[in-house]
Formats: sequence, structure tokens, C-alpha cells
Amino acid sequence: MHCPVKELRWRRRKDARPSELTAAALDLFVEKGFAATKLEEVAARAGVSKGTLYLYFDSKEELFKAVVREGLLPLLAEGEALVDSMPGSASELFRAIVLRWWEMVGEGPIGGIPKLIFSEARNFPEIARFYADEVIERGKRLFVAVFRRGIDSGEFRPFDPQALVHLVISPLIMRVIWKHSLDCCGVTNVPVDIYLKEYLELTLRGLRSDAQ
Amino acid sequence: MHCPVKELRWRRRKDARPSELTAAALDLFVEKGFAATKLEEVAARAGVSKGTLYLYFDSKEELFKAVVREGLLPLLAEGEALVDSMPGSASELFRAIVLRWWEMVGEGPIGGIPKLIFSEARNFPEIARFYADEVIERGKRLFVAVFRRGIDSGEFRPFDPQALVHLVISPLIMRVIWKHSLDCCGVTNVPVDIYLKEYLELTLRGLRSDAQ
Amino acid sequence: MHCPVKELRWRRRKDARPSELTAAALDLFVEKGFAATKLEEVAARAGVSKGTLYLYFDSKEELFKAVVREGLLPLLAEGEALVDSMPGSASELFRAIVLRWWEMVGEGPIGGIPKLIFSEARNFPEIARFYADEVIERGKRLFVAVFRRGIDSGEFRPFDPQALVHLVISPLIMRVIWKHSLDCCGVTNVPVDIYLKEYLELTLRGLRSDAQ
Amino acid sequence: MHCPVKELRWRRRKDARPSELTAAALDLFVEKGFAATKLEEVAARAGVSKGTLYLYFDSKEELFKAVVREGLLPLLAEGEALVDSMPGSASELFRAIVLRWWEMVGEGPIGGIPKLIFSEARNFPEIARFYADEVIERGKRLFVAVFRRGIDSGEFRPFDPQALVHLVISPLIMRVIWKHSLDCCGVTNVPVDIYLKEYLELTLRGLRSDAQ
DNA sequence: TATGAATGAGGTTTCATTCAT
DNA sequence: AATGAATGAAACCTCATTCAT
Repeated sequence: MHCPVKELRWRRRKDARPSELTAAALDLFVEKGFAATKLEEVAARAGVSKGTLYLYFDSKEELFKAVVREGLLPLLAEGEALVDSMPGSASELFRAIVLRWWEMVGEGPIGGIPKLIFSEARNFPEIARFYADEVIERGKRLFVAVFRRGIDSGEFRPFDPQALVHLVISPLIMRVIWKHSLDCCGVTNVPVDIYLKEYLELTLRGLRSDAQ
Repeated sequence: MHCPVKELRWRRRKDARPSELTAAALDLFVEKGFAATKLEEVAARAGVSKGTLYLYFDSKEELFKAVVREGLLPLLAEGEALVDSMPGSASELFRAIVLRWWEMVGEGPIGGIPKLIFSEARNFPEIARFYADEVIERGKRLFVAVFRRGIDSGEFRPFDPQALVHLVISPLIMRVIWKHSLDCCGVTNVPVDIYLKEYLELTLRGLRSDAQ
Repeated sequence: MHCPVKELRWRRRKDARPSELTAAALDLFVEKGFAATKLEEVAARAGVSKGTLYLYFDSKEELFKAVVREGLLPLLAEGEALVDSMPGSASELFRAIVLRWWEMVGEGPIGGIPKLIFSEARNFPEIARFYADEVIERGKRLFVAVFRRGIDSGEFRPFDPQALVHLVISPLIMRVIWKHSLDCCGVTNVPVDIYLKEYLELTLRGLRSDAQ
Repeated sequence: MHCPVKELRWRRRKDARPSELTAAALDLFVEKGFAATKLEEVAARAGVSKGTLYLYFDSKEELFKAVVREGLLPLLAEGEALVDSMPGSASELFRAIVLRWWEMVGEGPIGGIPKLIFSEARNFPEIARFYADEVIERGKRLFVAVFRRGIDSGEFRPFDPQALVHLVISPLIMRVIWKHSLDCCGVTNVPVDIYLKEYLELTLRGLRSDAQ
């Protein structure tokens, strides 16, 4: 009780709880969807009792929102980080961003968030809009900036960045969704390193200027 | 003793019922997911009572499977039809296939099937594998054939068709998933005609041979 | 339509229907109890459709009552028949009645009635009272008459026939209940011929006068 | 930090619950049969809510099995107790066992178990076999032992104990079944003290040796 | 007379949520 | 802060009953 170490550990524990809970919940929401996930399972996976969940989240919906919000933070942070690493040619930049994105999102549990969003969007429109505004929009801005740089430098052909950005991003999103759905049923995809290599090749060929 | 027309009408009703029910169920499963869809709503939307569903499907799971199976038939038929329309240059062919696919799948309710599959794959692995084998695999074969033709004719650069096919298809799948999730929350995408035009442009530029 | 044979067969069929239905129902009611028996099964076993049952019986309860009423008729008829065969010594008479009873009730489907009565009495008190008045009471009168004859002739010790009649009958009822419950689960009893022989021996020894 | 008495009370409650529930269920199963008993009624009679039942029993069937299993324990214990009280003459012993059995089983709620078994045997064959092995078989052994003693001492006539034991027991079982079925519909039987007195008289006369 | 599609009340079961401890 | 027993609304599913044919 007076031992500072213990108290610290406790405090740390207490602060860590919500994250432990959302981490457990993320796995299950991604695996089964919102409706089919039982709070009892979430609690069990986090090693606490059912009632404890309610000390941190008012309801299942609030837990879900927290899961997504918390899952989005790394996505956002990653966006910021990437923006800072922007010097270089547009192609190199594009390549770097994509590879780094896969490292940070593709692997690891936050990769489940996009599947969650697309699956549950219609049941949680506010969440969907939040995701659209904060993640998709920022991601798009990032790519648009790269596109602009390439177009300005003549490296890319002239095109409307807004019209292409969705298109260019979609194979990345699709891949991460696949990973958390069909992949888990034994339906395999091309190995990820090849997928990314070919993605970069195909996309950069598609974007580059004819002159080149 | 009995009017054949009337009897026929009755019979016709009974034959039509399953499709009416799966149609109603498809909408709701796509909208809310499997778990959150109530059979009573499905019944109400089809204009029948709860119990009637059980005259045609043994359980909610069986209804789900029937929805997907029945939803897949048009997808398969469409695949067959496209294969037959194959003469022409690889680029033209690709263009034709993509546009026709959108017409047939992108619009209309079967477009909801892919979202359903990706959302529920982990809860229905058999269904997922069935979809993979019957739809994805066939779709891939179609594109691979087009790729081969283009490579052989020198129209496309040499590449491994198997490595690219997932990649090339993914913006189309992503688009149809988007339509049934974020689109419904007011998160808009590029207009579809522009999306498809740019998709074709980007992809064909990415595939074509350097010599061109 | 004009063929008298057909019409006759039809008419006979029509008259026979209710019995065919109650026969099918008796089996199932004995096997599963009233509540767990589904009318659809009854109809199926009788080879008719579910709706047809309602042409003959207003409700499941009415069907049940008809089953019991109809099942009781042979029991009553049997009682009448036995009464007529009454000349002879009391012991011989007792023996004859018991053996004949087993032949008529113990074998054959009406043997299921007593189990049905004891199982469902509390859900169908009127039926139970009807059974008590018409079957048990008459059966008791029969045995009481035999007892009286034996006591009067000095063959049986003096006792109160009313006090013993339940007692004397119970092993017979128990046996027929057993046959329709535990017997069907592989829980065997003594072979019936031995059971009846020992029953007669034990009971007649128990009843006869000490002088003998 | 926590009052041990209070905690104990809680714990005690939790331990007592299953018995409270099976006790309530026993009454209703005996009264209405398995199928016609509603879990809501069971819960209400035990003073808990519907959901609480499922904290202790996985399904209605499991509840039923628990009811019988728990109901059997006293029957078994009683059997054991009687075996130990065996000194004395065979007749006296028989008399003592029968009277004690009625005290312990005939009165009180476990008397409903046999009716339950005979009514539901065909729907729960495992239970029926369990009852046959654990209760009937042990009961039979008890009576057989008494018979053997009587035969050996010359008190009873020579007979095959196995052949008679079902017979001798059946009036007791019949009586307890009657109590829980026809008795409740106002169909009366001989008063129980007379019934038992006459049962003992009749049976012992039936068993005793002629020499006596 | 006979059918069988359709109904909907009512049952079993689940699970988010509460609250005494 | 944490528990877990208890709740009860709501879901899935059944089946007695009806009725158009």
C-alpha cells in the first residue's frame, strides 16, 4: 500500500486497462462482426469479468466506438509520420509510403479496422463518417500531394489527382480486408511481397508521363 | 373441377417464394450483417409471416447460404457470358468486360454479395470457400485469359498473369463494397463513370508494353 | 363416380377415417405424451394431411379425448364379456379373467391407454374421472364379485373386497404401464407368462382361506 | 475488508440455488409432464427469472436430468439405510422395509419421480436406464435378500426370488404413481394405512410356506 | 372431402446490462 | 476497482390452427 513500485504498477495497470479491453475487442469484432461478438468473450479474452467492461465503457456500442477510435489513432499517427518523410522524387516517395504503410497497418492488429468499418458502416454511420474524414481523407491528401509533386515535376502524366486517388488506394485496402476475411478461411492470395512489388510497378507505370 | 389457371397461380407462387425471400434477405444481410438481421424483418419485407420462412429454409444459416448461393448464380452466369464475348484486341476486351461487369453486378442487388462475403467469411467458411472457388477463381481465369492474349500479341508487357490478376480486380471489388457500405453513410466516392474511365486508363497504361 | 363398388369403398373409407386417425394418434401419444406429440406426425402416420385431422377433430385436445374414449370402448366391452363368463369356482374364475384380460388388453395397442391416463391425468382431469368411473370402477366391480363368491363359498378367507381390489389389480396395471415405458428402453421385466403365473399363485395364496 | 458472514450468505445462496430450482422443476414436471412444463413457470415457482435457470442448467433437458438425478439420490440413500436395518425375521423385515419406504418416499416430493420416469422414459431412455440400474435394480436386490432369508429359514415357501420381486413391488409403485396422477383428479383410492396393511397381509400370506 | 401454404402466439434460449457485494 | 449472480427484452424457432383452393 505504501510501496511506490506496487502503486506504480497498479496505476500503470489501471491506465492500461482500457487498451487491453479494446485490443481484445478489436480481435473479436474483426473476427465475428459487431453483433455476433459477445461481451462475455471480450471480457474473457482480456482476462477480466463481464462487469468490469462497464467500468470503462457505457455500452457495447461505446466499446465499439472506442475500439475504432483507438484503432484509428495509429492510422492517423502513421499518416502524420509519412507526411514528414516527403522529400525525394514522387515515385520514390510513393514507394516509400506504400511499403511503410504496409509495415505499420498491413501487419498487426489495426489492419482489422478497415474490414470492421466496411462491414459495420451502415450500422454505425457516425463512425463511418469519422473514419472517412479522419483517415481516408488524410490518406487521400497524402497521396494527392505526392501526385501533385510528380505531375509538377513532369514525372507523372497530367491527371486529376482527386479522380485517381481512390483508385490507387483501393488495392491496398482490398488486400488488408482480404487478410482478415478470406485469408482466414484458407482462401489464399498472392504472397504479399509480390503483391506490393507488382502493385508499385503497375501503378507507377500507370501514372508516369508518356515522355518518360 | 379445378381451374388450371388458378392452380397454376398458386403453384407459381410457391415456386416464386424462395426467391422473394432470399431477395428480401439479401438486402437486409447486406445492410446489417448476418447476426443483426432479424428474421421477422426479412419476413416483413417479403410480405409474409415469420413462420413462412421456415417452410422454405430450415434455419437462419440455411437462409443465409441460400441467399449467397442464389446471389452467386447471376455472377456465374455473367462470367460465362463474358467469356463468350471474347474476340477483339486485349485492351478492347478488357474494357468491354469491365464495363459489362459493372452494368451487371455493380448496379443491382447482387452487388451486395461481395460485401456480404468479406464481412461474414469467418463466420461461414464453407460459403467463403465456395465463393472463392466458384466466383473468384472463375473471374480470375477470365482476366488471366485476357492478359495472356495481350502478352502473346505484344500488346501487354510480359508479366505473370497470376501475380497481377488479384491486383487488377481489386479496384472493382473495392468499388462495389464501397457502394454498399460507406456510400450509404453519405461518404461519397468519385462518380462511377469517371472511376471506371480512370480505372481503365490507369490499368491499361500499367499493363501495356513499353514498346507501344 | 357411378360405380357402386368405388362408392362403397369410399364410404367405408370415410367411416373408417376417424379410427385410423385415433389409432395413429394413440401410438404417438403413448410414445411421447400429449404435449410432445405433433399433429403433423399423427397425420403423416395416418397417411393424411395435417388439415384433414381438423375435418374430424376440432382440436388436439378433442383428438386426445377421442383417442382415449375410443381406446376405452374395447376395455369396457372386454369387461362386459368377462362378466358373462362368470360361472365356476372363484379361483378358476379369477384365473380366467386375468388371463383373458391380458390377452385382450396386455397385448395390442389399447394397452397403451392406462399409461396415457396416468401420465396425463392431471392435464385432463375429466378424462381421468371418466376413466375412473367407467373402467376402473367396472373392473373393480368385476373383481369384487369374484371375491364375494369366493368368500361366500369359503374358498377365500373373509376380507373386505373393497379394501383389496385396488391392491390385487395393481400388478396387472403396473405390468402394462411397464410394457409401454421402460420396456421400450431395453429395461426388461420377467417374461409375461411367468409374471402372470406367479401373480396368480401369489394372489390366490394371499386370498384363500386358512382352512384350505 | 469484507464481512465473512455476508459473503457466506451469498455463497450459500449460490450453492443452494440448483436444489431450489430442481425442487421447483420436480413439482411441475410431475404435474404436467416434461413437454408441457414451461421454464418460465419453473423459474417463477423458484422465485427467480427465466434467465437464471440458464446459469445453472444448459437446457431444459439438462434440467430434467438434474431433477431426476437429484431426486434419485434420496431414493438411493434410503435403499442403503434399509439394507443396514436388516436383522429380524423375514416377515418382520419385509414389513419394516415397506413401512419405512412409504414414510420416506410415498410422502414427500420424491414420490413424484417414479411417475416421471414411467411417463417420460421413452423420451429420455438414458435416464430410464439409469433409473433402472440405480434404483430398481438396487430395490430388487433388497427384496431378493429378504426373500432369500425367508426361504432359507423355512418361513417362506420355496420360490424364485427373481421371478417374484417385480410382482411384489408393483403395488407399492402403483400406489405412488396413483398418488401423483388420479389422486389429484379426485379419484380416490383406499386410505393408505389400510392399503399398506392389506398389502402386507396379502403378500406375506402369498409368500409364506404352507407348513406354517 | 382433402390439401398444404400460411399464420402468429408462445416456447426455449441468448446476452447486454445492472447491482449488491 | 472488480466481481459475477441476476435480470428481462428480444431473438430464433415450433406447431396448433386456419383457409383458399
